[in-house]
Amino acid sequence: MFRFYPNKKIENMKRTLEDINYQENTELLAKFAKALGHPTRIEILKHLEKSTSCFTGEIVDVFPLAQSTVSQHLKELKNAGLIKGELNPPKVKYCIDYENWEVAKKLFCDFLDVKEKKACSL
Amino acid sequence: MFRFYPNKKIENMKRTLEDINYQENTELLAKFAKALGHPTRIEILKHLEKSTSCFTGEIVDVFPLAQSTVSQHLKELKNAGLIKGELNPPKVKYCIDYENWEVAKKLFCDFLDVKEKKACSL
DNA sequence: CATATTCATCGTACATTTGCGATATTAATT
DNA sequence: AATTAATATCGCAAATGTACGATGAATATG
Repeated sequence: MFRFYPNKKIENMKRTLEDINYQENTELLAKFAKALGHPTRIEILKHLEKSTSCFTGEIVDVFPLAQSTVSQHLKELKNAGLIKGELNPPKVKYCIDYENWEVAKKLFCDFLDVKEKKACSL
Repeated sequence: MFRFYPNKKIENMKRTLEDINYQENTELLAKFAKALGHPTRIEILKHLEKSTSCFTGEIVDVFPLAQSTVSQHLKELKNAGLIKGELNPPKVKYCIDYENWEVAKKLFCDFLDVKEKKACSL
């Protein structure tokens, strides 16, 4: 909900992210985008798109990064809901979470697909 | 270019982002996604989508954020190529950069639109 | 010329992210 | 019970991000 603050000066204005009421879906879209905002995570997802599913180890071998680093990227993708992991001890098999993937796709497409090209003066 | 590192141990492995050779377009996609990875920036863009173009001041008034903070978000969107600004002293008029917007749209759509849903065991 | 307006940039504080090695965890295997 | 294997998590360091107020720059106005 866009609120307007024409005469700001809202008590020193110290605020954190949580204080702002964003439009519906804005935070979800930002969350997905943030998870995609690192090239390693993009390539992890590309790899999973090609491979159906992967054990962590296979993904680790693809990148010149420490195992702990890759594991952390996987964690962030999982937290964003873009992948899921199945315990398969001692391995873990990851694959894309297609349910949330569809949600992300819809959000991005709706957002990016500006209906009519506004005549932009620039 | 996916390279494989089956027996890691690449000399202490200290590296920065720049050292890795990512697949084509991966870095560009990540750059766009990173710029979209903050709810305020999403809403700035939504606002510009609705408004054709805006002076900085109009955008500032929409958020309970300091003018300098909004200005910084605008800078990041500009650096990512998603918006452009026209000097109109003492004002600056911003609008979406539709040329790059199309590039971003194509990248996101290609990336998100997994051709065949892989049978994911999870 | 002085002032006001609009915006960007600087400096600062704090939080988050990214990377690593080391350690903990979990369950098969000896 | 001890060992091995595959991962996750911890702790740390460095870099980056987010926010603010203050200041600077550029132009229009009095």
